[in-house]
Amino acid sequence: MSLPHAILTALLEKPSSGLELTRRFDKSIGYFWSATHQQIYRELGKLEADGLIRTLPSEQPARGQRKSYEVLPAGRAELARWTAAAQEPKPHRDALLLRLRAAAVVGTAGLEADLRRHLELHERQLAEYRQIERRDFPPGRDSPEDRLRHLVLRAGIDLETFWTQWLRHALEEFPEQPGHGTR
Amino acid sequence: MSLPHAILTALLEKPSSGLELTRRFDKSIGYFWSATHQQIYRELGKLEADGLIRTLPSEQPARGQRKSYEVLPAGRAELARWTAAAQEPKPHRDALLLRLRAAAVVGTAGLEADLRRHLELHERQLAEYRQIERRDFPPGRDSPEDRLRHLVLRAGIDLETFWTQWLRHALEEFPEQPGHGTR
DNA sequence: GTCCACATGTAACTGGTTACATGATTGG
DNA sequence: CCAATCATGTAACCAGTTACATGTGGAC
Repeated sequence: MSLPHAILTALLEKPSSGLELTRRFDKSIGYFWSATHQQIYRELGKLEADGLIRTLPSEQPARGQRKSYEVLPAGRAELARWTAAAQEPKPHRDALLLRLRAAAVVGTAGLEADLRRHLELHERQLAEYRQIERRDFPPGRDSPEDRLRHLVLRAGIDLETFWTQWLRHALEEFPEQPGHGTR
Repeated sequence: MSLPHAILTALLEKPSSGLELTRRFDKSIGYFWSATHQQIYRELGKLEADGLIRTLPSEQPARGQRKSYEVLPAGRAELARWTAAAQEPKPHRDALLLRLRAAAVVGTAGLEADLRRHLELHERQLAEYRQIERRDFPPGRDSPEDRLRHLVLRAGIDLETFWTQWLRHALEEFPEQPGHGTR
């Protein structure tokens, strides 16, 4: 039950069309709640039917024609309600940890290459986060809203930092392969 | 496509019935790949149909009657294949970070209590992990398999450590509420 | 006028969740 | 024999994924 609220948040930050939302989900909000354009269009339809958002009056609604939405008061109220409501944390699912556990039983053959690849992906993501931090949160002048958003970004940075360190540590468990290069 | 492999790993560690698996998924493997008993029974059926596992010959198969499974060579081979295969990391989804982001728009009213609750849950999980570490991985004598399993547990410990620290940091953003007590 | 990028949408499928049903075994 | 518990299973549903379909407008 989180995708509609992710969309409401994005629309409150700036009224948008479905495709614009899709693009914005590829950054920013999508870093911790990703969604494809199919999901977004489906959800926009539901939100409109529920009276939480509406198309901007100036737009003509037609297929293939751009259609922008804005949040109605009922939508903002629902988002505030959801934000404050107690929620159980979802159980984690991490395939990489599972694979390490499986490797303890069937052996580590072939695993190292993919660990290195994951390390690289996390390093790239970390670099991207740090760049966003430099760009959007220069030191010394955060508004209260910016401080919350910065906090969220810090979570992303710290998580990626953890993964890069953990993967480097994990790779030390692997015997050096002659001919494979060991960075 | 990970649940069947989680089950294969668990069954290789020890042949079990559906309910035993369910219980073991509440600890150990379930910490990073949770599953309910309905999922597990469904998946056991599929794995058996695919010839990756079989019921222990000594068991009589009947409803309400306990039925234990063991992994067949084809199952072990499939697990080894999957472990070594390259896999894309799944996009993250974290409702708590989303809520913080929403709070930047609609305000933080009511959020603090649930953050404290989450902090407590993570602290409890961290304590549990540390206890498992003391119990299962006493310093100085890890076999190669144990070192991999220990590595996985360390990931859990470090992740919970991150979350407790981050949540404490996040709570500093909230104004002190008279009458609510500030720990 | 044709092709391509933009934009919105439908349909089928998969994996996970929730609620419920049924049989076997054991303690009182 | 009855209730509680153990154990296996069915069914309906929901969220997310993948593949595909359709319409619009501008570049050439």
